[in-house]
Amino acid sequence: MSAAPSTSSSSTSKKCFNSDCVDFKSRKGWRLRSGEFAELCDRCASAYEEGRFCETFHLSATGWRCCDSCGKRVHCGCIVSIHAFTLLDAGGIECMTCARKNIVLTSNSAWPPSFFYNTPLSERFKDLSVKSWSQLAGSGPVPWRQAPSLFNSSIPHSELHPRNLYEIDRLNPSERSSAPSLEKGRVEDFPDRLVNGSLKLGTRDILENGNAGTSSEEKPGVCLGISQHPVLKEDPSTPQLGMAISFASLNESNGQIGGLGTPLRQTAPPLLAKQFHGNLHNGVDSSPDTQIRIGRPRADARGRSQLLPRYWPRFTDEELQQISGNSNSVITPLFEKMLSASDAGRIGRLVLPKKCAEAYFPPISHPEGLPLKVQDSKGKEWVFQFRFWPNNNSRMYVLEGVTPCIQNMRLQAGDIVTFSRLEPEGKLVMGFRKASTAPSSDLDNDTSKAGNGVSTNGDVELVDPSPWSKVDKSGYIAKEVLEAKSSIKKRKSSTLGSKSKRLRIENEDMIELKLTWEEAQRLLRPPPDHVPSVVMIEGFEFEEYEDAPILGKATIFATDNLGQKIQWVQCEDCFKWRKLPANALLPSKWTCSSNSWDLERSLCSAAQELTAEQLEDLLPSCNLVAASKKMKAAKQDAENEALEGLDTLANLAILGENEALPTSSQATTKHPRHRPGCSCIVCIQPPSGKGPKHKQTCTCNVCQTVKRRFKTLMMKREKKQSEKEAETTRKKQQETLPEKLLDDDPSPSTNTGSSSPNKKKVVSEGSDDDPNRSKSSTSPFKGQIDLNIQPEREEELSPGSDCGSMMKMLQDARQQMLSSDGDNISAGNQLLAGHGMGENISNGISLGTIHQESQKDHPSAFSMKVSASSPAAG
DNA sequence: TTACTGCATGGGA
DNA sequence: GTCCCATGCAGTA
Repeated sequence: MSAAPSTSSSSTSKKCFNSDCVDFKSRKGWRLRSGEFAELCDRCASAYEEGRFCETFHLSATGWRCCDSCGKRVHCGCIVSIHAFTLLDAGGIECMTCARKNIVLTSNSAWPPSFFYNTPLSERFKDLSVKSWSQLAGSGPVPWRQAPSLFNSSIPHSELHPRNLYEIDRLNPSERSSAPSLEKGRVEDFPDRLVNGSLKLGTRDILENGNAGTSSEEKPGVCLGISQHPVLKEDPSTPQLGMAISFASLNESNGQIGGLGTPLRQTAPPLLAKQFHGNLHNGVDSSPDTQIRIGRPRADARGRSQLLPRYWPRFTDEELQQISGNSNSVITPLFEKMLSASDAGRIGRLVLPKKCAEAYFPPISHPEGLPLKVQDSKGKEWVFQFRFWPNNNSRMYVLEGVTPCIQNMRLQAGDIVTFSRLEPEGKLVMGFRKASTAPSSDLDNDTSKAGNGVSTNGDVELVDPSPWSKVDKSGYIAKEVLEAKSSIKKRKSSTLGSKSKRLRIENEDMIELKLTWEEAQRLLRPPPDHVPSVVMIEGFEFEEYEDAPILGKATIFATDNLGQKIQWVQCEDCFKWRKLPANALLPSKWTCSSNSWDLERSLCSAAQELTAEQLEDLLPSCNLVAASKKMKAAKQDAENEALEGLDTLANLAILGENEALPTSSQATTKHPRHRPGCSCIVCIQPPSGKGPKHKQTCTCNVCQTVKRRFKTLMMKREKKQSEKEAETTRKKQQETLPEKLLDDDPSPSTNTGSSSPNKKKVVSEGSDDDPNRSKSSTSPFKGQIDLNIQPEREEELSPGSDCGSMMKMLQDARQQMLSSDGDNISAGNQLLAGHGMGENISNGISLGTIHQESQKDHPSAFSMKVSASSPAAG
């Protein structure tokens, strides 16, 4: 207090900022409210760095108190020493040394975060002199750093020191000088302060209680520090950002210290040897759901996420320990990112999420950026070039020169790099998480949730909240505590974000796993006599069973003429359907010989009790038929991609039965290949196989989306195909006129109707007697309709694969199969199932099977399919 | 020819 | 419609 002369004079004077000193300034000390640093002489700077500044210059000042633990005198009345102590819940203070010790000993991860964040802050505020506060809050814009820091019990003393705070400061002084220190500090540290629970809440509390001039203009949204960075960058004269955040917090929290409404607890340990700043912000989040969030970065304050969830740091205990080593360093998880192919490639450029880069990395005003020193988890230091490219009036941040590091870590696409900061060193630490290290179950979960970015993470959090929910609840976790828990916690690898679709699709393991998961879902049954509880998730009902589901044979549940519940099961060998009691639990592979309920039909030679019509009626209400069909199909074609074609058929069938669809082409979304997490009609079926069914007349969002999607797909396909056909025809006319004359095609019509002569040609090609042909690997769709058709692949489609012809062909196929024997009935019913419930048909029907079986007699029925798989037809 | 650099593109959120 | 970002690609060394 007394040591600091006016801020304005410090910037111009050559004298040490310390008014009690007459030496010339040469080094930087604490950050001033202006955002600049107090420039000190060597002696004062050393004293400051060593924590002796107050002892040296403030001995006669007020505010000296004794540590309640060790009795050491601590100055509590100036900004210089603000991080040298912490306020105790029961009153009194503790020096940071004792605070660290005690927090380690007493930390209780079960404590809600507010216990940690708020109490000491409010008390600290009370402990602050009115003068100090009024100076801060009442003197206009409060620098982002100083004001919050006043109430931050968790920030080590040395953090104020720029050299320790940020490696970048010394890495590139020119960069620093090019931008106001305030800007740099703001950008770099602002998120810390912003989300650091103690900071924010404390400030908020102070502001409110202290009438510190809350600005009505400062809406909550203004508080999103990270996003503000670019703006501020261009307007360094707005240093009140830090306060804006605080004010925003104040507004939102309605002044309650415990944002969660948790009563203050007077036992809050103020500091831990290891802190998870990434979670600290949760402690001040007034939203009720804050505590279940996991690993959110500080920058993502108060639920208005600025960082996408896929960038939220999700460190495991092991990772944190690995990063911190044996030191007592405080780890501040910043963000993480899954390496893309580009990132991991030889090009050596790691694309940084923009908001992460702007939040946690130094501000750069020039594309060249600056070198950034990063330490890996082994302690090895790397220097990357942190820069950006102008991109659409925005920026694209990259770390260049990461190849050696990535190679050193043996990282590849799909692995995750993590960025954190070590306090008080201020070092950026780059860790990694190998994708392959994730347990398969985790992967399963992850993949199953990875449909889209945000929800994905949220889902994952719910799946296994234990590690991080505890972190969140405590806000701080002692290293020892973490070690104790490490044996039972294995953090899930970060989910494959929505931006990693390519990566995910290319990852064969993941796909394989996904399919396994899907298959398992289809075979899951509720435990007998268990009534599910139905939960609504995003408008869809899901059944939950307390007991583990049963993995069994796919059957069709129905009610017989007597009103008794029965189930139909298909024999593995003969594919005939047998009626069994509803409560019969069947092995995954069931044959007639296992039919102990109906001995007359315990042989495959026995006639099927179910007629084709009956089966047709049954199938729409069944979601497991496809599984059995798939088993059958698996005997002939083991290609997993069959599922995708099934989905297509499902949608196709749905559409075919809904002729009253709107004709307008509506916006649609490419089908995401039924990645886990997909909410499409195929994927939302409850594992039990029961639950809501999507009738063909269903108008739910999912069904409509499916229909729209298909319609749009078909329209696009038709359009493109027409264009292609027209072009092809033109070329043929011009180049191969004689050949053209030999063709049956009477006209180069662009009409792609089912009567297209081209289609006939295709049919003749596709009706090859060779059954293997239908599943030829040369076929892009493997004899299936691919709902996920990509525009660039559409040209591979047959000219006859337009919507109308497809409908007709499907209907033909349906009729054909219905009139066929058991096998084809099965297949046909699979198809029919889709009319009423697309997800059913998707569950394992083998188009390859249908194809080859049905083509023998009715090749036309599948001409579309063939054409779709015959590039030569184009 | 290869590697690097910087920007453009386009899919997806 | 905007923004992000993974990746493509042309220009350059």
